[in-house]
Formats: sequence, C-alpha cells, structure tokens
Amino acid sequence: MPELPEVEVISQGLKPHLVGRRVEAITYNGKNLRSPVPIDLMRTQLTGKQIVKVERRAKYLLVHFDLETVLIIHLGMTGNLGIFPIGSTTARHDHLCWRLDNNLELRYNDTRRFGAIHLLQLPENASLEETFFHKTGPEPLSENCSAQYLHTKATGRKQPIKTFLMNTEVIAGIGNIYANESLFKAGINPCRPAGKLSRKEWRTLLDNIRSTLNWAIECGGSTISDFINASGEKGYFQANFKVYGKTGLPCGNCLTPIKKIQLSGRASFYCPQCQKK
DNA sequence: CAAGTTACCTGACGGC
DNA sequence: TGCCGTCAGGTAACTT
Repeated sequence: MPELPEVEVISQGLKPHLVGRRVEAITYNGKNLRSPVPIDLMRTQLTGKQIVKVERRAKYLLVHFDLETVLIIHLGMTGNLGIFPIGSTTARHDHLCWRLDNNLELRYNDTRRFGAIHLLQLPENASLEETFFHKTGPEPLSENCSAQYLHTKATGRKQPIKTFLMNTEVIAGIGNIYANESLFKAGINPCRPAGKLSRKEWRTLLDNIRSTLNWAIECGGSTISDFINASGEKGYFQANFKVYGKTGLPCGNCLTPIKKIQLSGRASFYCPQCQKK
C-alpha cells in the first residue's frame, strides 16, 4: 500500500483531525515492529502535548509537536493509519493508539509489522534533514531533484535503472509500483544500466515519475479505508496500472504481452516492445 | 565501493 | 479440508 503517493494521501487525510489536538494517552499492544517502539518515551514526551504540524517526507509521516519533538511513522509494507471514535471496535493488527482531546483516536494498524515508529527530539540548531534524513535523497516532486542531479548521481552505475530509482539515498519515495509504472510511461527498459541514460532520457524519466506520482495522489493512491470522513475515500490508482501485476496481459499501447522479470529480487514488469531502449 | 541477498512478519493463493 | 511453497506496496544489515 504505502509508497509516496499513499503516504501523501494519508498525511492530507489526517491533517484536519490532528493539527491543533493534544495527545491524552497512548496504548500499545507490545508487538515488535521493525525497530523497538519507544513507548515510554512517547508517553513521557507526548502526553498533553499539542500537534502543530503533519507532513510527509519520503515514505515517512511526520507529526510535529511543540518543543522540537517529532513523531516519525513509517508504514512498511502493510501499515495504515486511521482516525476513529474513542471506544469504537478495534481491528486485528491494531498495534498503537494515540487518544486525542476531541473524542477521536489515531490508530496504527500493520499486519506484517514491517513498519517503524520513532520519536525524535531535535537538538537546537539541528533540522530533521541534517539528522534523521541525512542519508535520504531529494523528493522527486521537489525542485531540488533535477534531471541534472540524477544524471550526475547515476554516472558510472551499472545497476538497472529500476533498482536505481528505488534507492532512497538517490531519490526518496519511489517504490516498486511507481518505479515500474514510471519507466513504462517513459518508454525506458527497466534493465538499462542507470549510468547509460542520456541527459534527455533523464529529463523524460523525471517528467514521467512526477506525472505518475501526481496522478496517483490525485487518485487517492491505492485503497485506504476506515477514515471517518470523506477524505478517507478509497484510492483508485490501481485501476490505472499499465504494467504492474499485468504479466501476460496485452500492453495498452501495442498489445505485446507484458513481461515479468526479477531485478534485485523485486518483481519487475515492462512491455518488451514499448520499452526496448 | 557497488550490487546482490537475506531477514524481518503475516496472510492469500495455487498445487497437490 | 489441509499442508506446503511462493509471493506481496519496504528497508537495513549482511555478503560477494
């Protein structure tokens, strides 16, 4: 579920429910996530504190409190966040719950528990970018991620372009679905060595990454259920997949069957005709 | 150093 | 019906 567009949609959906609220209590079922859940720290540092800002960076959701305190949530493969009335029925795999001062609570659900929760207390004069995100590449939708930057970064790399696009240290937030879909739109073969793309091809690829991500955000990403208001409507971008999961089906452009291969251990889909180069 | 593999975890699905 | 292998939107720690 959660690549950049899904986290963006979740962030936008949560914002009106969270900003300005105070956390009253936190519950945790004790199950391990990918890294230890800082439950004691959260209870001492967040209880009674007000949420001042909610935003997304890469595939992370950032919940800012006053006093330089930031709750950082990563959804892994199956994580989800939702707003529910206090006391309403909980779901299987609800692991954490932050009770708010408006009779609602934020719940973290994660079947496979590949997600992670961090609590960061920024030292003065330090930014999130300099600390938690110091190894994280630029946002594909931001201006500091240019075709020039990517072209330079890829110099000498023999790694397949698709794997390169999924490297968070190079560019942040592109997962398996959007790497596949963006390469199809750009007409570039996922196996091409990253260092062999021309400046012009990088320009085309970046344009297509951006249009794919923006389109997915407009579509509401993939399905996100259980929000209590209209902002939680299900996403429908999966209806627009051109290659992801389409093995053997005819390409929408040329009818050639979509091929599935493994690249760096990840399923990769492409049209052998439209993505020859 | 770059690039590939494994581990983390649950559940859905297909074959037998 | 059930058992088993395979696969799944991510990432970090390994190995090669």
